[in-house]
Amino acid sequence: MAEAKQTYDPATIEPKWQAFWREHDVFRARNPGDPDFDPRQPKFYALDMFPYPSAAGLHVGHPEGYTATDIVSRWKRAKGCNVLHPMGWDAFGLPAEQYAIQTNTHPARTTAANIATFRRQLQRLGFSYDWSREISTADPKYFRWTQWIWKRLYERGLAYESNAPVWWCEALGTVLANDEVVNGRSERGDHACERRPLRQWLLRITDYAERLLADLEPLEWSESLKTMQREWIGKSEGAEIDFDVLGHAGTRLRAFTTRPDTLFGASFLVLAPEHPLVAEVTTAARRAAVEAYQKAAAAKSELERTDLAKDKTGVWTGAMAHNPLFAADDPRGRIPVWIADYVIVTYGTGAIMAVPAGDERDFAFARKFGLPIPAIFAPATSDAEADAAVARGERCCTAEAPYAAHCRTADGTLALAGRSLADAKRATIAWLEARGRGAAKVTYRLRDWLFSRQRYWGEPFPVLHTADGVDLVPDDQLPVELPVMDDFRPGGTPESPLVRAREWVETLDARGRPAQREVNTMPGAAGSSWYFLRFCDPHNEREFCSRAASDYWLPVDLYVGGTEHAVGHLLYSRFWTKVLHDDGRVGVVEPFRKLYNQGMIQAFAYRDARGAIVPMAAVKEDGDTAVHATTGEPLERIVTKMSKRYGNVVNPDQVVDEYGADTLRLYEMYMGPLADSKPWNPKDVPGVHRFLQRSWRLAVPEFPEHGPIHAWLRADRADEPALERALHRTIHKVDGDIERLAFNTAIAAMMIFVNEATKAMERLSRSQLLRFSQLLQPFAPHLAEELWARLGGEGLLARAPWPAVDAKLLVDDEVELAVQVLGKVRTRITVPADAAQDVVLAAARRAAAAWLDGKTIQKEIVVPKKLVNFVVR
RNA sequence: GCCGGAGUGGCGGAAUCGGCAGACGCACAGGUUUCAAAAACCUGCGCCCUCACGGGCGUGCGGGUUCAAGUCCCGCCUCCGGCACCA
Repeated sequence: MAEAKQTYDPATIEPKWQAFWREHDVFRARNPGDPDFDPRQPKFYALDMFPYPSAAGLHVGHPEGYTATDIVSRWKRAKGCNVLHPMGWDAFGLPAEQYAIQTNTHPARTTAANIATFRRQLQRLGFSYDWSREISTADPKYFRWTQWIWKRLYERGLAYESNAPVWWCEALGTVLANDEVVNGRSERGDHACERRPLRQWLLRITDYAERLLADLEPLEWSESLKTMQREWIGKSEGAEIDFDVLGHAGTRLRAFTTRPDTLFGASFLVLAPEHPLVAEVTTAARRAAVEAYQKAAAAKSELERTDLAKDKTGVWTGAMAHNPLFAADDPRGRIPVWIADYVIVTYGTGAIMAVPAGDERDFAFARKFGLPIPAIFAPATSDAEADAAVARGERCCTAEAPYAAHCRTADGTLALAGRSLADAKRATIAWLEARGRGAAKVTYRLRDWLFSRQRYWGEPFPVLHTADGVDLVPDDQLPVELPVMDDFRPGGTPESPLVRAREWVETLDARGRPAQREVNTMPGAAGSSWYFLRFCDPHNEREFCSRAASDYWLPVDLYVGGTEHAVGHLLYSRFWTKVLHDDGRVGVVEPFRKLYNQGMIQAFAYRDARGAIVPMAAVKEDGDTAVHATTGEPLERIVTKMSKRYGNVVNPDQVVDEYGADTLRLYEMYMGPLADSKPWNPKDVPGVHRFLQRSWRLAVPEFPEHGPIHAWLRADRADEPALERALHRTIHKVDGDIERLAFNTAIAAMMIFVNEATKAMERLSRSQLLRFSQLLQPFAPHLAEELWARLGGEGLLARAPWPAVDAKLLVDDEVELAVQVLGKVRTRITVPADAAQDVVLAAARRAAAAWLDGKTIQKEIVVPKKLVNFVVR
């Protein structure tokens, strides 16, 4: 044994090609105006949801979407596109700050270290990112423009200050985010928390609700995602109706309803406990009860008020109101005014007209408190018993139903009997409008975006507070950088730790007068709401992104990421894009043309008889079964998410160390459809690795003395026809599969080709292997590049065009058909591909004679190139 | 409760427009090679009956449409995701 074998060794070839690509600037995207820009090329913008660089490093979930976009990017380049495929860091945020508090290190330092780890890990995977466009949201050169965009929002009247409630935890001395509070107690330490109003910045995203809804329609997003956004925006059409409060001349309560047609059945009003008119209308006798109820409601979170509190609660204010449909002296028109926490102050007008006969919630409330349930429907369905109950006011009816005869005003100007639901709504609104008692109204569930945090590690607002009010920092003085602090712990008040940076806070305005800097910082979603724009023009020091660059690159052609951003990030980015469009700074109104959600990569875990998950360290696996390592108890295998606690987290670095980046990429794509959640199975990884080894061996001899490639590949030879057909079929299949993001089946097709080629290895030509390398390149770029180089391919494979398909080679001369009798496959025939129908039938009859014997053929069905079916009796 | 998505061999999955269910990979079994092992290569592999030939059953469950259903329709069950007193 003299020399080492030339086996497939990713540890050697992967770093080699990564360095080569970097040194030759292979993946640099050209902007219009750049020296090598080619205007004839179509553009393609492939974007990943950029990661938050956590201390834990890259997770195998990250490279799933990243590999998908990388495959598409490399394929689009091969197809002649100018591809923008960038990567960056969503670097501001709470975890870095928490970590900083625990370890007493500055978040800027930990963030920089985490970014370095993420970058190193990503670069090991051979992604074709244009690293010259790398950005970080925490970089002053970046957040300068986040602040600048915020100023445009402010100037357009879309940013405002308001007192909004925040979670304050006395014991921890800090403000907490919604997801840090569970049932009114802090997640950390389980301390009591309360809602406190605090001055906050908000963005008027509600002004864009209708456009955010309407512009969703043409986007290539999954229906489920569009539905989630639609429901989040929550458009409802209805009416606002004014009710006079008896004994309070001039005070009217305005209620929003989607069912103005049920106004005849309104038997009480309900205000949210926080409604501003509660104090005014409450009578002296009821004041104590009302205030006690308000206090109790304030202590509850919104979750408790909705999810947990199914049982209706409420108190009467002592006030009476008047239903405008009835005459002043009609007792039916006198209705009590209650407060109850099932009415939410931030939705609609914070007040409802309660119609127990037509609304389940109002019905339950009326039943509980003995309030009247005036019947308004006379239904006639197949369920006579239910109909009678509705007519008696003993049952609630939310479906469309005929109106009772008494649904009419005394003067007959409004009568609903005989009208459809839509018609009755229209008629009621028209009647109210004519009398100045109400109007049609559209309401959205979407609320304004709470756009400030009482935290250190975020973008400072470019805002000064002076004696005259809010003053903006001039554009030429941006960015407003964070002060250097060595203690950013919460300070025992709900305010941001920035208040302690006295020298930073106390400053002068443009005219030299004393001013205080805004101490709130922007939320994590600020920087991520426009990063796709900065990628188009990342080094521009005069603009956030030149109009020429965004006009060229936008919209993003393919955006891949997890569903967790279905409403937040995607809605905010759409909003900012529209605002920048309205400001004339961006051409498009929608940033992401096609969006695809990858599934979650899960892992196996083992559960004992009690259902508790046993950490992997205590599990002994043996083939198909597993037992507890110490007790020997048999365990059940389940699929769940990866978690440190279960010890089932897969580290991509380890996979790369053992098998190489190409194997990791390939396995992640081979596991199953991109959109599905699927478990990581370590036993399956060697399968795709073997495929890469087999591909390698098609070109490279085992022993170096036989040269860098097999002898038969060095001579120019004609392509073997069967292999040539197989190759063309594979190219065609892989091409179509990448287009529809079906990477798992594309890989299967390449495996089939390699299996066939292995069996006829010495008949394979150099040209065929070169073209196979081109196919493999998007998936396993390092191996493919190495094969290409060894085979003497021209230039770099990363820049080579996609191989051509000859349509003539996709069709076979002969085809095999299934022959069915009564739908069951009985036998098969082989016929020329272009055989006439009667020839096929004759052959099929002959082949199926045994099953047709003694039967009468009633029908013969021929599906060309598929099957023949005889229907017999 | 409402709205999505899914359910296919021992496992991950394939079947793109109603046309041969189980491609491809894993696991498993047998074989070749080897002093041996690993690796590699070859063969088999849905379930049941059968020495075999062959046959029956089979895509969560129950019905239906069709020459033909994993795919379409109706009614259920289970799992996953989202929303949840939004008037």
